[in-house]
Amino acid sequence: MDIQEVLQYQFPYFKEEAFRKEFSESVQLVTVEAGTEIMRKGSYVKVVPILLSGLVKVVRQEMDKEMLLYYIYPSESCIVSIHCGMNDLKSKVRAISEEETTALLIPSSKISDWQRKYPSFNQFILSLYQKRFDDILDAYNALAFHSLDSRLVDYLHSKAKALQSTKIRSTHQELGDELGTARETISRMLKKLESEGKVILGRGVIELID
Amino acid sequence: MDIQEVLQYQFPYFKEEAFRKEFSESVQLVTVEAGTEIMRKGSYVKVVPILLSGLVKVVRQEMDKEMLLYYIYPSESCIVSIHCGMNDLKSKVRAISEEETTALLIPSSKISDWQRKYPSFNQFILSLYQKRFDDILDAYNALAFHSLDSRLVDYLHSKAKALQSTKIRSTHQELGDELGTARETISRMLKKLESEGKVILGRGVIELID
DNA sequence: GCTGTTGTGTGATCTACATCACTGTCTTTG
DNA sequence: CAAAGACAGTGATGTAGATCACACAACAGC
Repeated sequence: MDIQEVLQYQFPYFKEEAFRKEFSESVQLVTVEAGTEIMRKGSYVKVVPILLSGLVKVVRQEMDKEMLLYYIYPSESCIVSIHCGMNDLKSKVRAISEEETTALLIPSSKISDWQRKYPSFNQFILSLYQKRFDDILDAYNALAFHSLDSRLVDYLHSKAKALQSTKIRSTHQELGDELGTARETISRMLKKLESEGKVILGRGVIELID
Repeated sequence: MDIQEVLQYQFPYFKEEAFRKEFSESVQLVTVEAGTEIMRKGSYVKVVPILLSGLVKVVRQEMDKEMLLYYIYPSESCIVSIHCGMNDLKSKVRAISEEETTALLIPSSKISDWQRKYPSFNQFILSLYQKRFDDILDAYNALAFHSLDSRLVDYLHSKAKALQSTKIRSTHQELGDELGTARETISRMLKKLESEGKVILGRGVIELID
């Protein structure tokens, strides 16, 4: 897979010739394995990734606790890194690849420039803000209004959808971390879900029923 | 106060002549009293306000409970209404004026058009998204990691700052609503803060000490 | 097969808040 | 001024979830 193909198939709406040229010359293609830390909290952002394949999760962390904000899917980028790159800010979040992930890396110095020069890139950024804005509003809502049981069920369903599989490979500890709760609590809730016939539990695996 | 003056003093960076002209012809100036509902949850957005004076609070609501998201200050706009206006979505939030408020109303049909045509307006929208993104991330953080006591103290301080006064006119009920908790809980916490010498309580008034 | 390590199940206890129930006090209005 | 609301204080009790303290099952490496 080379950058020309990527542009052609994943970003046909990046249509300014000059932009396509500049873009191809400035970005680089990288692949990282599952579990790689892509962005650290508190670090300055030098490159902005655009995902081509794989899955990245973005979490907010404070003290030793961390909570899921949203996932980045292919053809999306991390708005937080754009945000920080454009304003020369430290990242407030952490991002980790969940699977083997390939991405285009854009030097963050280019972002502001391109955003002003190329309408299609400007729209790309704007639509990212809009999408993430919704995501975070939803995350806020879940925290504010929903109990842990329903958040767990929602989480499992959205993860199943993200992975395109009803079998979710996560330990109770990991689920607890992402939902900001204790491992024991997750274990108890999953047991309850199992007794209600909504999941089947295995060591390190949770299978969703219908 | 007329629209030309507003443009000149509050939005000097809206510098395209054609835009200033179109802007002046399309917007209207309104004043609403304190306590007016500016946006209802679930309604379509026909106009986007830009605040000139006053204060508007934006809350997320679900069932009969509602929780504060952020405040809109003069020269800012409500990104949610822009967001909904641009994408023809129903509002997910409610907005209420806290004080007498004057605002410019932009027909939401113009937003996308102007955003594409006029770079300065495009930057205005982008910077709004960025600011609100931070606000909501902070709100999320507070919910996720901070206990109610500290959220109450934070809330009082930020409200004092917003009102430029250490005397906050709110009932315990109102505080409870904004923080998503019960009136009694607020009363108890405020009593504790009073005994620690951090506030002085009156009927309908809370005065912050230093 | 034994042994340490990682993941899970479960009871006991603790804490922050919610909810209910009631009292008292200030403020507004007829 | 009396009555009715609106606002505030406080005790009793309920509940979700956190924290602690284990026991035990599955698996990895030797």
